[in-house]
Amino acid sequence: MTDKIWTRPTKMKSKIEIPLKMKDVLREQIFGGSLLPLQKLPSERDLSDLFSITRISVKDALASLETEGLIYKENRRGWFVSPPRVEYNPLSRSHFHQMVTEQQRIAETQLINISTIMAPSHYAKALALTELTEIHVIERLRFIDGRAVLFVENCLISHFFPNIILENLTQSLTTLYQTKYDFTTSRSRFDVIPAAAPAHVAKALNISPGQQILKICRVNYNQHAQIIDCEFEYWRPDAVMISIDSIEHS
Amino acid sequence: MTDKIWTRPTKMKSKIEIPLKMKDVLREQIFGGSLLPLQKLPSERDLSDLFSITRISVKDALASLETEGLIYKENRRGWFVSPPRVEYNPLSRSHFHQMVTEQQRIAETQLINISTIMAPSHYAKALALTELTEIHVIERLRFIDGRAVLFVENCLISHFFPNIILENLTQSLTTLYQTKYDFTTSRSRFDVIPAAAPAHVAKALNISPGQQILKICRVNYNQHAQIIDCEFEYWRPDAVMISIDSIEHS
DNA sequence: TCCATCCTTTGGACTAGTTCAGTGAGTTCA
DNA sequence: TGAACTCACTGAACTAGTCCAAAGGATGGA
Repeated sequence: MTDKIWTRPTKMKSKIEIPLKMKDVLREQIFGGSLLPLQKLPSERDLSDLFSITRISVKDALASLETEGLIYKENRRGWFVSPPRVEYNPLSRSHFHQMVTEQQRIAETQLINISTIMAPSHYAKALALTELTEIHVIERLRFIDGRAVLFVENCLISHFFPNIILENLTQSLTTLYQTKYDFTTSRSRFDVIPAAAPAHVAKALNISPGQQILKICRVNYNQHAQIIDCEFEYWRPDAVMISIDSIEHS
Repeated sequence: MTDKIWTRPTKMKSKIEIPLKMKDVLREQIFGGSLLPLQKLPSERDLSDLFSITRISVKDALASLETEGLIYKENRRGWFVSPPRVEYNPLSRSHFHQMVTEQQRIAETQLINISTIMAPSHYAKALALTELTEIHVIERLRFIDGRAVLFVENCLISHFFPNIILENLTQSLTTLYQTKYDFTTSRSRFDVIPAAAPAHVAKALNISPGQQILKICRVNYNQHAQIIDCEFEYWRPDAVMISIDSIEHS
């Protein structure tokens, strides 16, 4: 029994020890390297047999390890060991691919959808639009080491970016802004919010709708202090760590 | 039936509609103002009777609303409606009380514990200490509108702050640094990580150990580019929204 | 070789209960 | 008056199952 390493506020009854033990065993195997990143755990049914507890208790224990950021699940596929978090500075405007590569990880981007619409209210608000304005909405899915970790919606005010939808949109938009439209980002404003995954995001990231994600809303200004686009990022919460240093902006 | 407003990827079976309905009803009552911030929801048993579903389904539905940031729970006390999030800029070094007051909310701080110890490894790492160094650890609990939302651990390198433990430590430490020790914060570095609440934090915030929280680790440098302290903040995830603007630091 | 179809495995979403332990209001009693 | 005690109510943590639907591998025919 490894229960001794647990400090509980009250005296224990034997019943509750078993799921704690399962958490301990899995945690130890993950930290000890017996279970490697991206490796699949046994199925919930198998774990329930292995530890002689019900599937509900198994699910509770797994959800708890998920909150710790040690494991993650994919819809109807199973549970997997989380790779280390990437460090992300939303102010730096460094490209996703550059950032990931610098951390010895492999980045990929997949274009999900492009649409050109009149800005609905939540986009209009983020872009500080007072009248009906046409925007491009670019939805992309981003992968680290083959795992989908980030769903991004970019909303560009279309008159700033003629014909952008004809470009290769799996590359960095920042680079595209600079090379093709001569816009540099002079100012960024962003919010970080722990939230629940909306249905379309959950589907793309292959998680259950309503699961916890980290939402980042960013607004970018060009060198003329105009808002040119905004961005909604939805991160798998175990995949990322926001990291900011004030010295980089002073 | 209000089920129609839900878009589900697949056709529904009648069974699964009831917990969705419960979520809908509660959400509507919260947005509609029938349930006010800080108000207590009916007990899980009552909800289970009201909607004729089992307590496990009730718990699932409530956990889902919790992830959305609409409700929160207190250990063995019940579920409550979440007040709006406060906007927090970790770079600004504005005082907690000042920040909260500016947003028309009421702030309080409670001193939990002070200890003076030789820095254990995780603190030593954050403070970039290479040798055994004495630090003060100040644990404080912060309230908004009477609700405990933030647990803070401040670790000060003690030789920078003689006799600080004799001061009133429910006030802003930044102010204390400035007025009493002539230190101004010239640089801050911080990480934001979705994490699970450690036991001592869970106890102070009155949440279950292992529940999701937002962890912010901050390191502060004085005007001589020395690291003088670091800070570990643990926020209830529904209480806060990180909000940063690059223009404030350029 | 390719592609549709079946079939097993997986998690998702439930039902119907039980026991345990902290909270807090109300009561008792020195 | 005030501290200690009681007790109902609360969520916490379980047991023991059921049925459903998506995912993906195996199968088999054109």
